[in-house]
Amino acid sequence: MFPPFDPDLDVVTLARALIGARLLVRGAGGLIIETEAYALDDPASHSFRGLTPRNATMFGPAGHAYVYRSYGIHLCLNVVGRRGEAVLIRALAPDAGLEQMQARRGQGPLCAGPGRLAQALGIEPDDDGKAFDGRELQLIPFADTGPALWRGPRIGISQAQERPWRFGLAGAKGLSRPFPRQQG
DNA sequence: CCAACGATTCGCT
DNA sequence: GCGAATCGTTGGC
Repeated sequence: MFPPFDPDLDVVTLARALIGARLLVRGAGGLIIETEAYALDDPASHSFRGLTPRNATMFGPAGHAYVYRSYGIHLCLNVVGRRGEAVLIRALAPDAGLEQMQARRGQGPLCAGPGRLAQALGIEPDDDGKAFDGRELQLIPFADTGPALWRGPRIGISQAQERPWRFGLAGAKGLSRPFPRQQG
């Protein structure tokens, strides 16, 4: 549910807090192992140029799902934070609804990458704007103190590449891409 | 109205 | 490692 996440958390803190949390979409999901933060004064963010029909959910209340279509093909799932801020969920360690996910994804990685993750979870355009209220969408915070994190530059952006706002669960299998410190 | 561009993924070289 | 697929959104004319 949302709270117990603080709706006033800055988006980078929220992105870190979501690592290790449990995400369930209509019963399918698992442990969040990779996130990225997108802020309001952030050239890489959809909200940077102000409110538009597509990004309207980013300007709505915290704790709702911002779903958008990428490259005309894939869907991506975000958790909205403060006004104009959102956290992109990039990878899960799936452990619930595995059969369903496999049926949607076929062979290959299930939840490593935002497009794959959205497909595995059965995310639809209609999910945009829905609340993480424990009905269709559920977020369960990591119970313990914060897990060890890896941090690095965000993936696939052309602006604000200097902001290291990608976070991963240290040592996790199933990350969408290696982190810099992971490279040998 | 029109053209450019992705917060990506997959398949082939 | 590279390029195609694919289409809604966005911004400029």
